[in-house]
Amino acid sequence: MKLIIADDDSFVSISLKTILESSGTVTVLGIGKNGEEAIELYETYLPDVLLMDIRMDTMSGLEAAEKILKRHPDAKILFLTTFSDDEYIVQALRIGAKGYILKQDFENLLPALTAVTKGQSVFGSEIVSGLSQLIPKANQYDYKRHGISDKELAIIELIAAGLSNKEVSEKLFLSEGTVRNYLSVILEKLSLRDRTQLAVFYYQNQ
Amino acid sequence: MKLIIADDDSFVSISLKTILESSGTVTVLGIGKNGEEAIELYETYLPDVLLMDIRMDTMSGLEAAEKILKRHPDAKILFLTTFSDDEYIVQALRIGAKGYILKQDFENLLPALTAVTKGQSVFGSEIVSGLSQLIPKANQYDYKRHGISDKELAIIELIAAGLSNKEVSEKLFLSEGTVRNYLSVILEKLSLRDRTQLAVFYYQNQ
DNA sequence: CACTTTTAATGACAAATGTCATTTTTTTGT
DNA sequence: ACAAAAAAATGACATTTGTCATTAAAAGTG
Repeated sequence: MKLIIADDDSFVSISLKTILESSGTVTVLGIGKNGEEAIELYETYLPDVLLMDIRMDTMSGLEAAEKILKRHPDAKILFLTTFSDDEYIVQALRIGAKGYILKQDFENLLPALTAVTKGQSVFGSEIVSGLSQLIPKANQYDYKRHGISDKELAIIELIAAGLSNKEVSEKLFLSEGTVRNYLSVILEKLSLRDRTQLAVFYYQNQ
Repeated sequence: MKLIIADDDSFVSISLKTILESSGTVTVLGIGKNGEEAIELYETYLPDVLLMDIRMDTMSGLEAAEKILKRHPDAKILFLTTFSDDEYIVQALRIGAKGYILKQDFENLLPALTAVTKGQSVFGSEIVSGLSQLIPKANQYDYKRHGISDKELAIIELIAAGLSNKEVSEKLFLSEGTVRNYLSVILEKLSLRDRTQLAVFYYQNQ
């Protein structure tokens, strides 16, 4: 398995090289200290996997990964990071990175690398649990099952579009007072306090 | 590495057992045909990894996984599935599964299993690319580029969480009047009419 | 038909909201 | 230290909002 390592801390790179090569199945073809070097090394050696730090001087790992994947969409890039940073994880996923592993986990790096060469994606467990929280609940709130009528739902949708009571009443051919009464009942049913909380609820459960 | 396999298609289970055991590093301790059997086998053998189909008769893999993880929070459960199904992936992640791999990838299963025993999570690449699309883009709207200050943004976020002016003022150690003034300016800047429209704007541009 | 339920409307009220002009306080630059 | 600028507060005001008790009309049910 041929590797390139890129990390601005050369102690990390060297340690990784030593550990990984001691297994006998890995060859580290090159070591870079920033994004530019990573790109250059990748182009030169076309390794099986590029092991790269996210944060580096001059050019970040993310930028480098983006550029490499543009020219080599099948590139297998595995990010190494000191602690899990939500922002970066998501960006890394979007770009098309094959993994995101904490540096502390270096003892477990080898199986991860193997899995990546086989076309799979590997993440530290802590990272995945954080990730799942970022995904909005796919299960839409079932208003009908919670005693919300069709008319009430219509009002909810208009309020969640930002309309005032007056505007809702005009849209639905009701009096403003009636709309207020409806809203009052809706808020009671959903245990909310005001129309803004209703809008928030609507979008958070969408 | 000790395994339990659970799949309602026994042809699949047997094939997997054969393939995996031929490597010499894996022992399949038991084969189940549904969720109940998977739970029972897990409790009996406490395997390193439970390899399980998502869809099974009587009790689904998800249900079984949830029950097992309740009693064994460190259980390593890897889901096998025929096609990537967004709903299930997210649920599986939330529950705490360690992976989600397509059955077609059976040749690549072994490194995945190894990585999982080392405490990592493994996903088929197709699955991850689908997953990243489920995550909403963080702050698509760049408030700062539209003349919204840090303090204003803080207020926007609290209002978008459903807080009243009073509550916002307490959170930010400002007077209620000041919060009102800030809000008034924010609404002007974003051409909105009231706090509800602000919340709507916030979520629609998230 | 008489009845109940549902749906819609009123009016009264307190509270929250949004706007504005103005003042006070704090921060900043020189 | 001083003036200018920015941040925070005040007070007054009209409007909107949410709650509640009550009434009126319509629709459904026996």
